Amino acid sequence: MTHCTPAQTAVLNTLRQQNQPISAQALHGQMRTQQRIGLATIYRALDALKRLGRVQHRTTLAGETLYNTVEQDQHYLTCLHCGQSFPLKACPLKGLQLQPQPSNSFEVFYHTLEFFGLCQPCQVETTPEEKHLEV
Amino acid sequence: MTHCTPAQTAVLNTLRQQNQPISAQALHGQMRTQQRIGLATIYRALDALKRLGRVQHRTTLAGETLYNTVEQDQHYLTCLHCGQSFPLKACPLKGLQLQPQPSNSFEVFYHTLEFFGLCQPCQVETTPEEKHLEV
DNA sequence: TTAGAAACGATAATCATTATCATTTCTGTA
DNA sequence: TACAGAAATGATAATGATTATCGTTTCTAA
Repeated sequence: MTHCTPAQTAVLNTLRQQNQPISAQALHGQMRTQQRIGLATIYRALDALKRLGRVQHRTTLAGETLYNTVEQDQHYLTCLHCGQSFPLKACPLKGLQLQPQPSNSFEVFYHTLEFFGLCQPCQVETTPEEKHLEV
Repeated sequence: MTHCTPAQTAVLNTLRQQNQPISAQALHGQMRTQQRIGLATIYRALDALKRLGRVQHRTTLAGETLYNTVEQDQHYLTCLHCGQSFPLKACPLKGLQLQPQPSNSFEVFYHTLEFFGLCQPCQVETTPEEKHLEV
């Protein structure tokens, strides 16, 4: 049975302990208090875990890249005005029968889903004119 | 009626002409053949258009950031092994009644959806041991 | 027309990520 | 058990995408 490197295991376990997606740098900051580990190793491990389908990443509106395990997978509502993300309680796709696709032999491990729009407070702040633009 | 800046309009129109998501730099390379425009302006316009809900972006497995208009919105199957992305012909969420959410007053403009896994050729190349890991 | 604001282009600065390289650890074999 | 080659690691240099700065130009409204 193929197994992960020690660094990959450590990164995955640390990710599991988070209750929110976390950046690579924050992960490093947290892990280095427990053990001697280089930032490059974190990036290498994250990349490997991504390709293994164990870890996923997301880029926030502000451009920050955040990682979490696929088990912790959540979907979000993200407000385009204030940038806040609100996790969904359930996946709208759950139990949904997917239509046959171009490559219907594609083996799906997980998916990401994010809704963009305006949260309640920002709907109030945003005037109608700002919403519908002439281009 | 609020309107976009000339640069925003130009960026949006150039994006519309693409038949694939494109990087900021490639966009700049393409636009500067037609007009005098700085790279910083491209980034400024993309950021503004994102916040206006007109443009979305996606980070590939390889880490490249690609932009497209929301009208051109597509969903993808992405292979974790070879990194290729295959656009879906239709959105599985289409016509789906969304369950009420924590903030059910959230106003949704658009959403992104991406499936990750293995494409047919890579399923063959990838041995079973590689798929299920001991951690 | 004209002052102030907004947008712009050029480019310097920043900073997340990747590449490099010397060292350490692992693996399998004699 | 000893050892050679491979893989993994940490430190850090290099890269490159993005952002900040700033002087100039264009727009807006009085």
